[in-house]
Amino acid sequence: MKTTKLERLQAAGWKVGSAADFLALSDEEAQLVALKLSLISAVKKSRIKSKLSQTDLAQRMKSSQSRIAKIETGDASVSLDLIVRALIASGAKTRDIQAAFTVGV
Amino acid sequence: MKTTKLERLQAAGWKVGSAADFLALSDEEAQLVALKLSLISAVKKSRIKSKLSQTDLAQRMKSSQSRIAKIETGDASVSLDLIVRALIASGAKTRDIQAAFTVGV
DNA sequence: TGTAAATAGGTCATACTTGACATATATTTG
DNA sequence: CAAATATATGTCAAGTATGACCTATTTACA
Repeated sequence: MKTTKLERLQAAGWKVGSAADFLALSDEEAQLVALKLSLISAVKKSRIKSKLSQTDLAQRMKSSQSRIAKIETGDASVSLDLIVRALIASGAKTRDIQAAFTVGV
Repeated sequence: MKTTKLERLQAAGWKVGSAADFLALSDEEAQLVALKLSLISAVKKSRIKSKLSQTDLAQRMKSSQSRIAKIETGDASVSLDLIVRALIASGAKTRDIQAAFTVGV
């Protein structure tokens, strides 16, 4: 049996995929990023509208001020779960949430 | 200084909050759960519509069949991130995603 | 019915996300 | 300007989600 370059790369820990795979993945990844950005913006809008400081919102949802700041600045460590929880806790109406999910129609 | 019952409970590791806090939190939690359920249902619909098996979808998004099954059965270990990634990878259109986010209007 | 394909569910090491905390940097307000 | 008040950034131990793997169960269908 011959050992291909692919196998050697994989053995070395490289993630290997076809160009199509890569393009498809990056496209889906881009969609997710766009969604997150939209939600992040909605969180800030909703929080301000509700006249809440980051500390206030943090208390409401039993989180911390620093985490709210990280949400709003798009920190990589923040999950979609947390973003949506913040959006809900900030008092966003269903309509606002739905609107936030409408990205680049 | 006197040690109150509250302080003793907290010292013992109890999560303590007002009834209002509890109700507000559980309400927000309920909204999040409803949202997840709606998205889960959308994932399955979209996957079937695209004629993909759980294994197919898993490959598309570099996940595993078991995790797709866990998504669709509402396993507690599944994050909103993963659900939305599955929804996107299954080929759901923006309109479908938006619709899934419209819960109990 | 048999059997192959699809889905469900358990376990685990690894990787990621979390609140908390400390502290830096705006931003507002007196 | 100063001094609150609000927001941003870095770090970390503890908690949580992940893909991989394996096996059970269900479903499709000849």
